[in-house]
Amino acid sequence: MPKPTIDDVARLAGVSPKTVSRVVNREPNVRAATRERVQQAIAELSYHPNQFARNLASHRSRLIALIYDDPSAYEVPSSGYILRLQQGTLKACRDASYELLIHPCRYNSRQVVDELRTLIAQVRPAGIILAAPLSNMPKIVASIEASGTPLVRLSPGSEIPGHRVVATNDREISAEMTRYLASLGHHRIAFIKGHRQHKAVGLRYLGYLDGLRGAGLERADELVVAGDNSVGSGERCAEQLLQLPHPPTAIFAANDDMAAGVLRVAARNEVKVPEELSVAGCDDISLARQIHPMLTTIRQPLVTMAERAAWSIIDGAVDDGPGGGMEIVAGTIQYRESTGPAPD
Amino acid sequence: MPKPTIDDVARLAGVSPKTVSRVVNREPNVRAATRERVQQAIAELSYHPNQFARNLASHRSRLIALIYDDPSAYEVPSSGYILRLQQGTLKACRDASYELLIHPCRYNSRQVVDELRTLIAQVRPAGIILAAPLSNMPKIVASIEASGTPLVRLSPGSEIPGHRVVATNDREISAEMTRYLASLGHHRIAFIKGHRQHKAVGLRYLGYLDGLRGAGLERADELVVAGDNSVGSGERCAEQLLQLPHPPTAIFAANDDMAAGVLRVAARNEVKVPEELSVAGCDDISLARQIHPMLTTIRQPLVTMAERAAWSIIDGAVDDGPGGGMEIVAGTIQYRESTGPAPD
DNA sequence: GTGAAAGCGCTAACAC
DNA sequence: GTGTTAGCGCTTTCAC
Repeated sequence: MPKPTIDDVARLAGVSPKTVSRVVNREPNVRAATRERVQQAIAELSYHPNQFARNLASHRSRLIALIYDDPSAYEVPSSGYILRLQQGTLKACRDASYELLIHPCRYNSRQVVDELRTLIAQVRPAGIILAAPLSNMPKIVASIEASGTPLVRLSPGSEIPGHRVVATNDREISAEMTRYLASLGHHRIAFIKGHRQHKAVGLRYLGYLDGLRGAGLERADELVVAGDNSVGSGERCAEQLLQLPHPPTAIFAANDDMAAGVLRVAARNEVKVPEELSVAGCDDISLARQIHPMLTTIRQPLVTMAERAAWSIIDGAVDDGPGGGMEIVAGTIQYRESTGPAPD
Repeated sequence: MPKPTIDDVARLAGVSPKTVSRVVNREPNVRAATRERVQQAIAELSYHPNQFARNLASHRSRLIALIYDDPSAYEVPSSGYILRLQQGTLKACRDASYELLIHPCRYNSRQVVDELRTLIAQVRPAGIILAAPLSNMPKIVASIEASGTPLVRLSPGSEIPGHRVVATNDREISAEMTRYLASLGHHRIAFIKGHRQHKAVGLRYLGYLDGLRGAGLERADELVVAGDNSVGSGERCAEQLLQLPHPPTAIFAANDDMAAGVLRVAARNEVKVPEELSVAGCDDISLARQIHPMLTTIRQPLVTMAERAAWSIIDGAVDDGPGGGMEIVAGTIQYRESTGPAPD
């Protein structure tokens, strides 16, 4: 037997197809009794609206596209970030009966813009969630905006008036971490900067400087080194820092992967953590609790951020939304095993 | 200006809409000259076919749904597995200009079947890739089959005639790992079993037994313990094994997360790896190379498996495919730092 | 090889 | 509150 259509339901309930449509879409202006009858008919036929027809008629889908930097482009992908992004988006999707489409792409590839244009033309998602560092690349943002698809950007370093953004308090919380390390007696606190294109990660460096200042400490040039967010770069930076004539007693890395690299170098060189060296990270990826010692880090509320972004799209689809504004979700420090009092 | 439709292209090229459709869909029976003219018109208008209309008319979409056990249900999700699954599927999708929809769900939830039914009714994906352990749950498999959606199962423990399956040589390669450990002089090789529902992981235990036999070693009851695939369970199992009056000199875990748990316990108890204890895992998740010492493990060709599964759907969509058969992608042992000669 | 006609199953816009 | 009419932009079927 063929799948029941809206007409079958309408016939059974003794109403017009449009009324069934109203019930299915939870529109107002339907008498309770009518609604009831329609719902019964729907249940009886176990009717599921055909999304294809819905999409075609309404020019929109119930798909959210999550776009992020393609991890397969790197040797050791940073998996926690992506998974938590997905997790938050999925949570909202489940509750709103949307589905999630994922589309990683290389931020530096020549064809990103074309690729996204095609994606939008083909799928017409209800909205796009764009993760950092893609979220602060003007060309990419502009091309999505041009298509008219609702866009929410995650942790971009900079705001654009009228654009929706969900971010965290990167700078403030990084300052707090730095002050915490200082309060443990550390005077030489090193910082490993992240990916240059990732502006939000750049804010962490500013937070580090704020924290240093707040603790009455001087910034030392040789204690600030730059990685690229990968574990490998964390290792290289750590080696450089530990070979200094006057090495740091604490290293604060702009993300957990790099902090994990620091820990690996410490283990190789038999530098005890946290007795001889304190290490702190950022993000609280699951790796942070899987390594030994467990990493003190900043829990970036990525899951919540992604969830808020998805809701912003879902809600926007209903009332054509605010279209602008910035939402801040605060991060928190997770005090664990990799930090302790400075050695004498 | 409104988006160009197939009619616009047809008018510009001086052909009928149907001919344009043929060109777009790479159907035969179009003269080269006509095809050329149509393609020019398409380029000129920068025409993109509207998927919604296509879907509605053809009753199918260019979406592949990847379904796996919901990691957010666990404390410490095993991220590598999922990410590699996605990576392989995405690769095929990119090449075939399909898009990927992800839909994790809890394998033991009451509503899985309903949830999947709804997903299928709403999205009508071109096909579904079902990962282990969901791939060997009869109810779930049956409900997808009933919908008529092409299904490819990944690493199910058991075959069903006429169903498409992509698997790896779990049993053979686990036997090889066991023989390798034996060849290093280990006589007491422990095994940590995985998730009971995950049949492919169960095959690894059989491989362990094969390997023991192949090396002329006896199976000892106290050396076989059961975890649940999580890091935490690996820790619990390791503690149990190391407290044995006559502890093992090698521990082979049915997955990397549990092996990582073993490594953590060893570090805490200052048991040197690999000098005093050899540890081997399965899967080669990215964590395996991030921890210290780097884990000797079996590289499960998950990325390739997922890619093959996706192609099977994509190709099947063209010629209504074979509809059955099993494809085996072989795993390989990654020899790294966590295994070494048995202590005297 | 190519085209004409007839939907796919729903929603938008409006009438009642 | 509810129904009517007219598409949405393709593909299908079948005729030529």
